Amino acid sequence: MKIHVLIAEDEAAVCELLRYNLEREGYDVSVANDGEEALLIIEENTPDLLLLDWMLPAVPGIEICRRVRTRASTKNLPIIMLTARAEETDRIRGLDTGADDYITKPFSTVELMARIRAVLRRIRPGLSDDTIIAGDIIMDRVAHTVKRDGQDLHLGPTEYRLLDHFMQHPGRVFSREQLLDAVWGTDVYVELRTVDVHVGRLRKILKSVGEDPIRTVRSAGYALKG
Amino acid sequence: MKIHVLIAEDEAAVCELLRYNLEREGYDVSVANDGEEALLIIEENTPDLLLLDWMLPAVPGIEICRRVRTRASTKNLPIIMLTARAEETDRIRGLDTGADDYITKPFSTVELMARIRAVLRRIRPGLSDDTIIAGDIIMDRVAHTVKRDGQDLHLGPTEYRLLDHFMQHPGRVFSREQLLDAVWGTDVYVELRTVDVHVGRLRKILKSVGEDPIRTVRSAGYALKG
DNA sequence: AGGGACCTGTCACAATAGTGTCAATAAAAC
DNA sequence: GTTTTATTGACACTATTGTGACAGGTCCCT
Repeated sequence: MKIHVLIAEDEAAVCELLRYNLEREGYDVSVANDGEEALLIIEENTPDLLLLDWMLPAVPGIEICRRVRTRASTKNLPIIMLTARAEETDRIRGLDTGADDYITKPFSTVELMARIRAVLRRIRPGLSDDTIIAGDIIMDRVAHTVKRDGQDLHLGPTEYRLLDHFMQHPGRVFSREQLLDAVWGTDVYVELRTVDVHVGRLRKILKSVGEDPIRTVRSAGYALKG
Repeated sequence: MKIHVLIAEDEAAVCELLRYNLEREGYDVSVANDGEEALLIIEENTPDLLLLDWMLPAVPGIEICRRVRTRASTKNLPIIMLTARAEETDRIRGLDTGADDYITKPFSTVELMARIRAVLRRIRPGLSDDTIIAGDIIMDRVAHTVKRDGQDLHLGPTEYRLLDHFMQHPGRVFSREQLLDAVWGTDVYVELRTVDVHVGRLRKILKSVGEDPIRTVRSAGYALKG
């Protein structure tokens, strides 16, 4: 899944410049032309990074910054402020309001890209580590949630671990023995057939939203469809 | 406990200036005059923040940065680079090496202090946020007051800290052990199940106004609904 | 010092959610 | 069509979590 960057900026020329460069580096880009629009987008489809103009129609940048920081759900959303004014008091106010970084217009795109990388690196040190995605299934290992097609699914502990294991090695076939070792632990004694039952339960939950994503390999085991 | 800042800088004048300003803002300050000393101090008494000169005798700043990032124990130690060179390529190299922020000499102490606050705010959330909002729950950390749907709620001290911790990391699941460490402190011995009781008490109060905002994750712990 | 109002940590028991097995049934292989 | 292998629903059982009661504690007020 691509990293989603929201540009909140009213000058069309700057927007286009940013969009061009960001998309070239593989980011997913949204644009808001004024403060209200920005807040709306943040609420609906929270980006991974916010490039925020200080002077923004409708709601000024600094106010957006404040509001974003107050809400628990966006508290850690990284913000880079853009501004035409290079005055120090602005910089300080921006930083103290909760911006993570600051850059003054006109800016070098190379430097901005470096700053974006730096900010993203420290905010999400291991994006791939705590969120696994396989097809339309998203597993958040920090929040312990599983979503499919945007819908929250409720798995029991064993089903959760089972799916986790499958998602770590998508496409790979595991024998019942292997699954017992990996999901139940090496020192537990349970029937081999118990695996079938749990795969069945997992399937049932997963199928409540879409197609069956698990493949049965006769006389070998199971695998997540790669 | 005061926040511990290590200054790794060889110019005595700069050191003194920094020390003076930092101590005035209530930080605990150590100074290293060269790279080796800096590494030693980091090893022995890991600071909460590192102010690192780019040009440092014995071991250059960039090398220290690299080493700090390599060690698991200091991987997340925030680093602010200080440099005399304002060239863009240096800035970019510094940021890409893993520094969290960057400031060029001569710098304004006011701005540096703001950057320090910004960096620390990211690492230790809630140092300066006076209000947090999660859904319809509003927590005023200055007045120590919690409102839900406009209604004042009365929480005991433990419930307050518990909710505070949940709101700092919305959606994230915490084990009972983690909650004990974070809310009760690492050196207290209380039963794990005591957490359940307090979560229960917190829930009861919160539910007096609306839906239960806490999620029980069987065999894992609890989380605030993100 | 005494009395209350409040908080705390524990326990025991109740309420749930999740687990493993089995047997009947279905599906695939030969 | 027979044999092998997988799916599924039922069910007893286990593990985990929720909760009311209670016995101190602490702090404040008188």
